[in-house]
Amino acid sequence: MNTRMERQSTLIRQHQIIEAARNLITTTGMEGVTIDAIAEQVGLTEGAIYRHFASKRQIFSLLIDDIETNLLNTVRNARVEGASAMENMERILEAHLSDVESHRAVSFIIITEAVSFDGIGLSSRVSLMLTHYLEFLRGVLEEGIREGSIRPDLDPDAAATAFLGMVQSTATLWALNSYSMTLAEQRAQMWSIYKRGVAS
Amino acid sequence: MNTRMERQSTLIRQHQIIEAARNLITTTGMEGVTIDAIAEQVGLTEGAIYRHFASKRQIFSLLIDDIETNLLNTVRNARVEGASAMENMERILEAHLSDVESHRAVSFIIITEAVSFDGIGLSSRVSLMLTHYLEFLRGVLEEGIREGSIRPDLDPDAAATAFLGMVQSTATLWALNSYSMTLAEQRAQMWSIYKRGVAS
DNA sequence: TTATGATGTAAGCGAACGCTTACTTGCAAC
DNA sequence: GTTGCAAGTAAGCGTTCGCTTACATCATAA
Repeated sequence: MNTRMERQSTLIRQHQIIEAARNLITTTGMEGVTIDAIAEQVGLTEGAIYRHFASKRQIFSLLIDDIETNLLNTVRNARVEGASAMENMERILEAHLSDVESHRAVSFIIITEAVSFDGIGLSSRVSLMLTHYLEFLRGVLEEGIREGSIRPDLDPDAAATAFLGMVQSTATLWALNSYSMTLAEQRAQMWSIYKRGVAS
Repeated sequence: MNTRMERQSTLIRQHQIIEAARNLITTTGMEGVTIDAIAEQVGLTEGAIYRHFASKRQIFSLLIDDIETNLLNTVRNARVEGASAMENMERILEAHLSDVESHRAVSFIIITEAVSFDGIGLSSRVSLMLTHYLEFLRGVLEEGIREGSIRPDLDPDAAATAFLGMVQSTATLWALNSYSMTLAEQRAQMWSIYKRGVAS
């Protein structure tokens, strides 16, 4: 990548490496994420990668940390104090789908499913990330029930899962369509369904 | 598997092989589906597998055919002539989730792995399966619009995608929870949300 | 200046995997 | 009963991949 070879600290390299992994996931799929491919994208050799990470699994682990932080920040920032819970849910949907569309959360969806079945212990880590995400959604929904904008007989658990499902299926179809369509209109239509489903 | 070795026809072996593949996906994840593992489960050696399939990809191809046939049959049978579209949608949700529960979500693992792993033509094949499924849902929803039980301003595309998402997220969380919970109650809560979302 | 630790390379090890090859065994038609 | 083909095995080929090793080089602090 750089014409001139420059030595960098582990901190910087670690960041470059997980960024390369994230990029590779969206461009070539999970299959294409090899140490060699990562090294090439960063502009190093395989061996150098192991100066900064002990294993491939550790790379994914840090990537998931990064994805979780990014995702939770995104949706938390979308929630504003003064707004109603319903307004907040709509903002969250928009923020999350924008995140998906900007390719930053594509790895969220992909890792959520792909990594969770790949044998090693990453599945519990991914499960934890989803738990945090669903907990956050539940908090917003419960606030809506208290303030009256959401129907009191709603099951917040199911509503949070359904919300996740909307994002998930949209992202899945979008990925299978080679990221060609725009998610904005789909989002509006989705929201009109979800809104009626949970509003009081 | 069998104590005595018996020669079997290709037709029978093909069926045993995709059954072994399906089984391996649920127990070990996509990563664990190797020709060797399949052969062992059928009670053969690796070489024998290639008497009945030309490639691993062909095995998955036939498995997806089987999954699609099974899924479409399931949801089509859930739709009854006399019932309203809303009743039919509820039946379809129940049928699909029962299918997920009995097959331990194999189809969705395939879908998400196709998105992320692929390599070769698997992704377009899976995309086609989803298209057929969504087309079917759209048909039911449009019938509901015509008969008046579903609101006329509903976007059938978005509604079908949202429906898929409900099943998808439920299956994902269920798999991450090691298939421990029962999907019946979750289904009822989900339906009450979706029903309000699409009903007129 | 020098020595020391962190960063880098080149080469290759060992295991796994998809698939092939050379050969054997059983079944069934003539 | 022989012949011919389908179904099976054992062995291994070629590649890929995660990771290690032996060695080089730069940065900096004593």
